[in-house]
Amino acid sequence: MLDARFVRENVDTVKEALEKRGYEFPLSEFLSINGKRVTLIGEAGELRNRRNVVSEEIGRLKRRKEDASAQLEEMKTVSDRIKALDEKLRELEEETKTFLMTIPNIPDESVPEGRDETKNIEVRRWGTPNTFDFEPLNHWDIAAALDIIDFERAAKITGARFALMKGAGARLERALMNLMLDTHTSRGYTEVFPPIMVNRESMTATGQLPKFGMELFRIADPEFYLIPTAEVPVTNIHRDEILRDSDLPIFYTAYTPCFRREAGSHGKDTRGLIRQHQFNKVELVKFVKPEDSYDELEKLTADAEDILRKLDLPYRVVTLCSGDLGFSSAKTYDIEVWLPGQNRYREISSCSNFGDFQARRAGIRFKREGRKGTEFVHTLNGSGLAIGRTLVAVLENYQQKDGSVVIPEILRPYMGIDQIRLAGG
RNA sequence: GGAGAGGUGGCCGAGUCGGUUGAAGGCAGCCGCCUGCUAAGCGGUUGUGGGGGUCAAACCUCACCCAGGGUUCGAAUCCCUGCCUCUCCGCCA
Repeated sequence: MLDARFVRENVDTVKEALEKRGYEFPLSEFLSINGKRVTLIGEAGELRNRRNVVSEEIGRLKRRKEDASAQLEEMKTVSDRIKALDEKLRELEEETKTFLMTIPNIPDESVPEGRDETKNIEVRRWGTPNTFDFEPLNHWDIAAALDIIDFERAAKITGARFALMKGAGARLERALMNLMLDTHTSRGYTEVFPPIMVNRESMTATGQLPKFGMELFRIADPEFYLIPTAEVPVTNIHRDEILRDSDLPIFYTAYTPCFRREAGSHGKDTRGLIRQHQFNKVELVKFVKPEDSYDELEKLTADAEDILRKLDLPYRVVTLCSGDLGFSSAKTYDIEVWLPGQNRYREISSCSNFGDFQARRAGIRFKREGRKGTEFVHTLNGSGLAIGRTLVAVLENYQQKDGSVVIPEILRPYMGIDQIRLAGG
């Protein structure tokens, strides 16, 4: 959420910045609503002041058993007027909030301008894609041959876009999870395992609601939501808190299952593990001081990349352009891993700096030692990494001519084997 | 699921039959003074958000005693609803 006063005082900047995202901000409407709101706050405040003063007087008179009927008479009308104003104010407050809640974040200056992903800018590449002396297979064909992922039975149990991991496949999923958590915790992230169902407030704080409810699985009674990413519960750890500056920065890493409706992606990635309703992910979340957030974004991205380097998987990093930016993000790097089966790079991590956007929604503030007042922290997060897609990358990059898959060096202690072989082999 | 108890400031903990309660008292913190050092002692001070005001402060004002409604001239105090915590019983892991 943007700051109402900031918007009011910097209308042109805001309008311009949002246009870069392709977002048309109905400015005059906002200003008129917000202007009315401010006027009413003043009026209601004065009336309340009057009420406080006179009520106190009534108390004094009554204690002395004197007549207070004149004051009581006056107060009746004052009270009614306060009620009427409050009613109007509540509506305007609501409108203002809805307005602000549905406005996306302002992109950072360093974000390239552009309409869509074709304007994203590659910032670096690491590793060289393997050259195979045979036609590399898709991961679902590899997995089928090895009997480690069963999509048909998963569809029977639940439906499309679910997977049943089996044997070495299930073990590989767990090995990747442990490698990621071990790596991140050794770099100063505190491991947490949060609730994976959250309430409406939490979803609103990180920006999924009110605008993107169609992406979420919802439990009707009580009203809970399955998380689409650990970003939601982990960022909400400090919702409505005032931290001390000595507490910052705070780094968390969390493994959680994630759930997404994938509404509107019918027909996309229908086969395989790439796009599932349920998938596992290890997430990185940071709470930092405003002046540090862009440095921390670089470091967070490097921490996510580190997993791919350890696995020796080729990847590239792109800066998302303004039009491709997520709703809450001020700047995002996508990390894309090389998939021989698709002969292209695919997103495996998205690392974002949200600035104070989420913190303002979530009420996450901090206080500087020896200074008055509070400031909003900056929040960041990134996948470190999406486990299913990492598993896909391992299968496709490490596949052998005989249909087996070599286990990357770093995973062998976790797997207990160095190769997944065909049943007959 | 059944029966109780409770949710007050950074923490502990008072709030009487509704009326100088933003909230006693204590602890912690901060600033002075005092002391050879430490400890003790003395005085003062210490929340958040909104609106106005200022170059910035000072300052003025409103709101906030879990949340949301209600009663009332006036509510931390009374009533309703919700959420959460705790204890006991039952049930399941």
